[in-house]
Amino acid sequence: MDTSSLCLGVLCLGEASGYEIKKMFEESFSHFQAASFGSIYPALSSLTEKGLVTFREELQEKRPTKKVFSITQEGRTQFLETLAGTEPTEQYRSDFLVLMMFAHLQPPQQLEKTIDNQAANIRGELETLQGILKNCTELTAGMRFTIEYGIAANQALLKLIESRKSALMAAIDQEQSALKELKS
Amino acid sequence: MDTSSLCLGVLCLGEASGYEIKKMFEESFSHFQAASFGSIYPALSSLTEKGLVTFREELQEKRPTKKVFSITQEGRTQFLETLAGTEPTEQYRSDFLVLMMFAHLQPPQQLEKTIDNQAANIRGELETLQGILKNCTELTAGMRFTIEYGIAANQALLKLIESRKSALMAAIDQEQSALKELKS
DNA sequence: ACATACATGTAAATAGTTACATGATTTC
DNA sequence: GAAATCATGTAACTATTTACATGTATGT
Repeated sequence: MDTSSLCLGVLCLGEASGYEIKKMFEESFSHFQAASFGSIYPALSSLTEKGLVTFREELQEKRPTKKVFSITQEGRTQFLETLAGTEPTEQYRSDFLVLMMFAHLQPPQQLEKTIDNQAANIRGELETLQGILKNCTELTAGMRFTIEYGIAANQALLKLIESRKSALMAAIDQEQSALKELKS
Repeated sequence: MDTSSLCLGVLCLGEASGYEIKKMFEESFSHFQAASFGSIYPALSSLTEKGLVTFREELQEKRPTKKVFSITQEGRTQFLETLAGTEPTEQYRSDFLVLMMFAHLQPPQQLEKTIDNQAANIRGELETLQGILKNCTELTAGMRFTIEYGIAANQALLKLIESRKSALMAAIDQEQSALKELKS
């Protein structure tokens, strides 16, 4: 889904500035969607032109003026249509798995570092998600589901890494020594 | 990781044409990397210019001439450096989870369809991955790991969907009727 | 008849990210 | 003194996908 629609979605939950939308992306969407200022600000401009959102300017002392955006009725309608018309595609891109795919070409220590690092990252993500579940009380059922989805996947992956790591390392060692013997 | 490096990686496993590289992407990488002809062919041209791969032309009866690419020593060295220098970033983009995030804005039947569809897709992916594990005997340990990784994640997600679906649907129904009462 | 597999390649269009520009305030 | 937070915005760059162009053979 493109940044424009995602902004519309966030504004369905309440008014917000571009900066705040970015923060919400990071807090609530970051494990399955991303957007940067470079795409959010232009999106909000074009949504304003189309009449799907409006904004008021909020003057602040010692801070730049804030543009607080609200979704219009047309914007709401449009977003519901987008939801109805979106086929739920999924894409997963992992350089970690590329590294594992070519494990047999790498020094074992390097590989072990990569694996341990991946496990640490997953643990971190898991803690973040569990923290959200604990601390945020007013989540809708749908939002809670997206968090649980992330937790389920990460728990399974962490378990897999922990249970398979030593066997994988041993197998790689074998493959590499077999390769060396072949050469000599 | 970019298409060029990925092509280099595939060619580390043996010589291949652009068409065959695409097929290998689909068969072995598709659950964590993607590439189309529009990026593979230009990548192979530029790799050839840089001397990282070479090709011979294989004339075929009743088929266009095939360019069979092989990796050079420099190509191999370069790919090992790429592997060493790649930080294993991961990105997951899911429109399914966006749809779940805004579940409270959608008609329950529409939502249920989305969920059932997602479950079916996961089951399909799971079967594909398990098929690879069964049928492909000569996988390296690293390759087997990437498949097991996909299986672990998908099994966990399917289990989650199956166990949480009815509760989610019920909660959404409640949220929506609460909203309607508020309006009236 | 139509889709799929085989086979290579280009060009336009897409959709972003990264880095820059600007600048006060607060926290480490 | 450096980094992070707040706040908006632009422009160049990157890397891709999609669609097109071309053509045979085989399967449905």
